[in-house]
Amino acid sequence: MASQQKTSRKAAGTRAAIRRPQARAANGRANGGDTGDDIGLDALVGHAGYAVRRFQLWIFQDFVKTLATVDIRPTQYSVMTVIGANPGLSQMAVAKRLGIERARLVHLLDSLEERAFVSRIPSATDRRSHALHLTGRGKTALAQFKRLAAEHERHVADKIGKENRERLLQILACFT
Amino acid sequence: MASQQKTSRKAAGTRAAIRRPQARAANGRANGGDTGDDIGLDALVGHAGYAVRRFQLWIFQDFVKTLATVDIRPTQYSVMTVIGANPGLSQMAVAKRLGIERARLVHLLDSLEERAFVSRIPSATDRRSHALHLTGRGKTALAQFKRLAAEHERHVADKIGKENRERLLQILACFT
DNA sequence: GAAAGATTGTTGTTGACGACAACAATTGAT
DNA sequence: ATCAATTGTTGTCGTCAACAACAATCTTTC
Repeated sequence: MASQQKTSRKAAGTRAAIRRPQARAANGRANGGDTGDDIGLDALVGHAGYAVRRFQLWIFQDFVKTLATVDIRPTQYSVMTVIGANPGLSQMAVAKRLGIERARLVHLLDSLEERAFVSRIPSATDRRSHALHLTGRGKTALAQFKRLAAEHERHVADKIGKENRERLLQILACFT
Repeated sequence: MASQQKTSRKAAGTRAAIRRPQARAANGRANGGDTGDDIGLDALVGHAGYAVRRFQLWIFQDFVKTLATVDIRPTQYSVMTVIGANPGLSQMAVAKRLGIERARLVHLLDSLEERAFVSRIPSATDRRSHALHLTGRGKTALAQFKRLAAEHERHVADKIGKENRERLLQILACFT
């Protein structure tokens, strides 16, 4: 598997002096490759997926940073929010609503239950399923999380603009 | 670590019939937890991160599906696009431009080099770095990838609307 | 009412991905 | 000449999506 490539650095006995033809970007600007910035992307701009990926990365990092003091990640926050708004929901229902695998939700609930934010109560009507509830501690914690999340949301507004954020939410409303 | 919870299913000798108080959603609608759909999210709507996450998931899945015949993932496509538009770039420059770790780029380039799409040419000016180029095969392949990516982009436009897509790209232009 | 099929929670594996730490080779600065 | 910084590489760790299997349980069907 490309071993001759991977070990090229260490097995580089004779390093041929291949001329680099002073690569000129397709957008017409020269790029020495040193700064790493101001490099043309060409076809990459205009791809929604690329912009969304970069934005999602930024927004998640800010969320994690803003909620670092309470050690809550975006997925955990979404789970607690849905349970808080719809107590008694089953794990399947939460997973389907949030678009996460039920296998993944198991671990998420494990960690939230360890911290006594959520409790799995056996359902009376269906002995397979659990009715998910927030504990008292979970409710007060979620209230604080929401305040911090609102602060994070202000960071987003500061980054892309208040009205652009509103527009974004409106455009992507069909995915929530 | 919550072992009493994890093994509750199997070690459930006596299952207490705990009453589920017919959970009523905060939005006022009852939710049996069976459908899993039409569940209130409350505070979750209005969170940009959540909408963006769901959208990013959808868009990546469609990208992978649309480019399944050529077995190219979004990150691979972005790497080839940048190299194609800026031949001779170093790995550091590409990594910095795309916002991916240089450690990660190593594996990406390994796979692309195995398939003879990209070649690492030793730089003449800096014997530490590699000048990245598309091979002939890589160039023709990228042309096909771009056609498929354009088809994927049409899927996006069909999903959120042509003008909304334009607006989205404009809003998130600061992240590209 | 019993058998067959579907559902729910769980465990496990796989792979992509971001983050971080170390390292050798090399370059640049002092 | 010496020390710090850079580049590619290797490795580990944790998150996450996707998938497959399984036991317990519910639902359907005969």
